[in-house]
Amino acid sequence: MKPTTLKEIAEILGISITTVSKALKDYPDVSKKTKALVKELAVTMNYRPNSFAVNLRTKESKTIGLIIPEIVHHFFSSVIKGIISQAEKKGYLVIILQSDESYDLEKKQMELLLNKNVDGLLVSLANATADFKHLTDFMEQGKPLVLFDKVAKIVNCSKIIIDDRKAAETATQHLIDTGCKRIAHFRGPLLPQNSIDRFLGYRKALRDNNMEYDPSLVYICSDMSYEEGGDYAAQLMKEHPDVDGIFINTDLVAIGALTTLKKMGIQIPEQVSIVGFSNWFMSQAISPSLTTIDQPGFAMGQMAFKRLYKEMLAIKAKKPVTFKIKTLVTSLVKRESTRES
Amino acid sequence: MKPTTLKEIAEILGISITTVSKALKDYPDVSKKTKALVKELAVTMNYRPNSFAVNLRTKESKTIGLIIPEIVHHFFSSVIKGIISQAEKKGYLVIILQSDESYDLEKKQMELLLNKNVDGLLVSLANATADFKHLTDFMEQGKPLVLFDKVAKIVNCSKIIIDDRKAAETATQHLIDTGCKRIAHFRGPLLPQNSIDRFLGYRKALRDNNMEYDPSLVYICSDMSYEEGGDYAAQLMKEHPDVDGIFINTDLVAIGALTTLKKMGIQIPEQVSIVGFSNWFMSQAISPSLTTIDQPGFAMGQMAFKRLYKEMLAIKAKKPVTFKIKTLVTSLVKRESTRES
DNA sequence: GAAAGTACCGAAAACGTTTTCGGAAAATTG
DNA sequence: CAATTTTCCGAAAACGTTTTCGGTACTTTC
Repeated sequence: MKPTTLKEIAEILGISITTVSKALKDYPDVSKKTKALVKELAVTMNYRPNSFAVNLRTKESKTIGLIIPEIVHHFFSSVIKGIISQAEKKGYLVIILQSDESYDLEKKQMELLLNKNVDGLLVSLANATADFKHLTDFMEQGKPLVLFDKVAKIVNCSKIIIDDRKAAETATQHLIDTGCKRIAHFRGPLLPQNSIDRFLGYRKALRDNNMEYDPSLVYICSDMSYEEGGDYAAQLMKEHPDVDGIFINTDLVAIGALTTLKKMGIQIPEQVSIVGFSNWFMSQAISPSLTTIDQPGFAMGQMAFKRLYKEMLAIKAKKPVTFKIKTLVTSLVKRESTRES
Repeated sequence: MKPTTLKEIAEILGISITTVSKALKDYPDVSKKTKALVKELAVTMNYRPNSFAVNLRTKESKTIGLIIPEIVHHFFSSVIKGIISQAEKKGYLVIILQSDESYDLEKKQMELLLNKNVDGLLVSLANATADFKHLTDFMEQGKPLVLFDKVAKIVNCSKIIIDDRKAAETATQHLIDTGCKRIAHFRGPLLPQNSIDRFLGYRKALRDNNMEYDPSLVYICSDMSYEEGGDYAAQLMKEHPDVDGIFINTDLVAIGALTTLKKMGIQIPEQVSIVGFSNWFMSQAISPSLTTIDQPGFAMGQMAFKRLYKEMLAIKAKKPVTFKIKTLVTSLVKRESTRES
């Protein structure tokens, strides 16, 4: 019941704690004989180092924090999986907290993680986050921070992102290439960089093709829900019956829109084409299946940890850390919700 | 950069470390004056207790472990969210590890968590787990373990489950009530209790309605994937064209089957009715929408932590812990993949 | 056979906190 | 004013580990 300590092993063997500790860690100044003795007794007594004491001594927790806006989400759960798989390989464990898209919560969660003495932090920003002092504060503690997916350009740290603007441009261009003449956009909230970038990509594609950019065709989603997609789709058809294509910020909203349009008897993609964003699992199972942008969540999680790990090593070795911005490639996945080109 | 310690505060104020510590924790034997002084300096110096030292002293990590078979899964991510939300309220953080349905990995992850000195453990068993020594070993360390969703009847600990058997019976009965005469079942792997129970519920419903139980109508899924659902659906139609209803172990497989059947030109629910299990988000968005059993993941996560918390408190207070088995209610969600009754 | 080197071991400090216990000073009591 | 109580503070131990620094004892070298 009580865990074994170095002291107990030392007493049984009649040697010092120091020697036991060194034997277990294969120090060169311990004889093979005592090493063997110690190691054997350690396994029979089921010795495991007290992590609290090790942490205190080494000032490391071998733990990192992860803050994401929402756990129940295909993209983010893929990211989580990527992070955990990579972290485990390097002997790190991951503590996950959720910001619920709230700035205050995000700040509070960071405080918690700081108190827990995590060795590093991975964050995807909340939609509501417009102030970044909590991020710089964290870095001032001498601990690395890596932002991913929803990042702040202004914050000086490493980032793992996709080129949202270019991806959105590709998505919109695909609508244009398949014959759409009047294209609407359901965008995300105003603050987050990626919803801004996706909007900019949409607008750029229109302009590059000499198509009129009409602000009344842009609908701003607030909670990015399935229901919201349906509501805006209905509203759009009422206000702009001439629309024949929609580029939608995220698959969940797109599927809501698609479902509602189908119920309204609108032919997809013949009357209205739809392109989503993210390529959740669901978009291939829906009917018609959804053309979308593939966003590599698992790889993003892996990259984010790898980058954090490098910076943790650098800090430990007291070397200067350089910040890197890694952009992952996305791809257009053509399916049934858009026409053949 | 260097964090403030009690010692530093003590030296500046010219008092002892003891008094500083006690002042911050509002011990009654410290004067109001010194308390105020200490607290003020603590905030201006941005003092935060070194968690490593606190852990070592109190022998608590205020952290729990969570092991699940797969993170990228609607049900499990809901559970995670429920656990984290509840844990945070009580000041606990959660470390998540994944077993990938492998027994060896599950065991290894438990070892890791044990080494990290988590205060308690929440586990949903891997499909491959047939031996439970690692679970009892963990409990012998004097730390509480709560099993949820995929549990082992034989292990003596608290469990949060649903009545899989009854739910499956309800699902099958619904197929019968809506006129199905020959009902197939796509079951999960052989080992896990819940896939056994769902199978038993299916069989019981048939027997109670004097319908023949035909083992050749039961297909065993191994990886429970979307593709597997499609493959078995095609195979089923070839081998048993007379089947007019399928009860499927989980929504993902059900949606695979449903999609394939649709492509084969089979009318759902007119020719073949389908009932799934879990009620992921997706099942309402698909067309036809999927009749399924609602499995309350978020609530299950909350309950699991609450139970674990109670046992952690009991152990801390050196009181005897009693094990409880809590069964959450499920409900049949009728949608378009089954006929009107 | 003395000097130098090597192999092995342990004392002790340190990490930062919590908590027990005793004691000094001040306030209260009769 | 002596005796008692109350108020406030601090010394010290403890949690279990890691690592530096010396110090023996033994071996090698010329």
